[in-house]
Amino acid sequence: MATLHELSEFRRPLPINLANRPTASNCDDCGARHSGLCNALTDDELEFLTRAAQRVSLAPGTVFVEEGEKASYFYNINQGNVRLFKSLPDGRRQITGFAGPGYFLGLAAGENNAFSAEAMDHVKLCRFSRASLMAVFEELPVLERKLLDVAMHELVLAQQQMLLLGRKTAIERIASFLLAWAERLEICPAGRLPAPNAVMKLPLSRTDLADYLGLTIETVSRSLSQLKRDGIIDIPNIHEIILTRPRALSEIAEAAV
Amino acid sequence: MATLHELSEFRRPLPINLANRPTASNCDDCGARHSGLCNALTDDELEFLTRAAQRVSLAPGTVFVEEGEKASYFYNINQGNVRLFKSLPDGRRQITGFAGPGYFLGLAAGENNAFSAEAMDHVKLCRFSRASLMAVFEELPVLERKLLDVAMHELVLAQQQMLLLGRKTAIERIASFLLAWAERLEICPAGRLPAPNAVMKLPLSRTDLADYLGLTIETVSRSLSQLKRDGIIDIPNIHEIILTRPRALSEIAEAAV
DNA sequence: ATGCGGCTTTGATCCATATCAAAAGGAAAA
DNA sequence: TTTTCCTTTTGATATGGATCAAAGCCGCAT
Repeated sequence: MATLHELSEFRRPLPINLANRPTASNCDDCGARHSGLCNALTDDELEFLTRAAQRVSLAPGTVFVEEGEKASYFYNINQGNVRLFKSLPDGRRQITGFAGPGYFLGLAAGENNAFSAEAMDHVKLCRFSRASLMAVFEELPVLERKLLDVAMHELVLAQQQMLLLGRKTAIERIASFLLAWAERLEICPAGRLPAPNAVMKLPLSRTDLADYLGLTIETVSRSLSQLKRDGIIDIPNIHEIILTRPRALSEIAEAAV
Repeated sequence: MATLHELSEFRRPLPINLANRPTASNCDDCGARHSGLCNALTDDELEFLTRAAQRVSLAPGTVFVEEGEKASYFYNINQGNVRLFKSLPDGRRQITGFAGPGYFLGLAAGENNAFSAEAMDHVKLCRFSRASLMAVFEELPVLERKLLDVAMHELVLAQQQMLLLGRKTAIERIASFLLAWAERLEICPAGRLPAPNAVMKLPLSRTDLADYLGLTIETVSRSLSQLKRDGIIDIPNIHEIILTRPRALSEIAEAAV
């Protein structure tokens, strides 16, 4: 069974916020007061939801959702990062997204999963059987609304990514990605630019980056090098980027005329 | 105000079907008994929903959803076809989907619309203000479930498209598209192949096709010509395709090894 | 019928990115 | 420290699809 702490956040960056529960109690696990879904629920409701979840711990590299398999579960990530992807028989891979702590996952599925999911590092998550979560909806309609919000936000991101994959050049893809990643890390509010010289962790291999952006690792590397040469970013080490001139980055990303 | 007929179908091809209303009355407009959402509702509920919708008629070429504008409405298409797309300032365009009769539209939006929508021919649709539809949820939770199903199905399609745009070759994109279009036209059930020599209407310009598949019109034309040369399809006229050998098409689309 | 204009196809060439190859880090083991 | 192995960067070359150009096709108005 899962704890309040583990359920506390159903994906932070949502387009529509639910009202906070005014007198939320502090978390049994960590003492903090959690934002997100839980604050919209009563204690009884929370208890109800908690019973529907199993806690799971995954080693790095574990593929815990398999494309094409029967879609049996939803997941809420508490710790670690997950790669979502689709593959072709000859090994080509398209990463469709990355999910970190607070992300809710499993919506892109009908009868069967449309994607695979793999732990990038040590991952802890809450697992809900689809049937039990659907049953919970009867008691907690607010949860269904929350899921709809999550799905709608996913759709916005998916359409952005289609524009990127279908119509942007390599350097535009890299620039777009860096800015989107900054938003994701909450280095800046959605739709705003980060401050000049903002520092950003980027815990992805070049291979992941390439498979997410529809490029090869060589092109990713070359594009990053070019942005560095042009003084728009700096790369102190492989997993860190300094956004020296975010404005310039944004002009490239949006193909400003 | 909209009629039962106009509301009768909230997008046909759904991954999860709602139970039919056993004793659905026939449609006031057309006399037929409609499948889809309406059959899951009582007459009172239907009446309630009907009041929340305005009927709208659009001339070909009308852009009735503008990317970046405040997202105020959802739409349910009754007649005609719609292009959904995103653009870059220099005119590059990525079509993210096509919506025909029965399609529900407007989910890919947070505060603002993530896409634009344009009537491809004469379109009739029902328009719901977001606020009023949200209000309807209180009375008709089944509607919210339905919308979640629609959104989940959209996500499945979006991920398929990301794989196509990020990792498939031109000819694979064309082959994938033709099979997906056949499913959409219900020439074959989802996940199955059409019968050999199935005939298919394709009411899209090469430009639309190119902007949907992330290619140029020349490449679209060349790829279609090649499939024709190889005896896999036939093209009796611009807006009609014969799927001579669907199995071969599928092997190309899925990059079978 | 004839001619015009827009779409589509086909051909020739170019170029952005992939592919192939090798050198340069950088972390962990010996 | 040195070696090994793996990832990343950089360089050289190839190529799939874009771009540029022209010819075909077809509907429509005259």
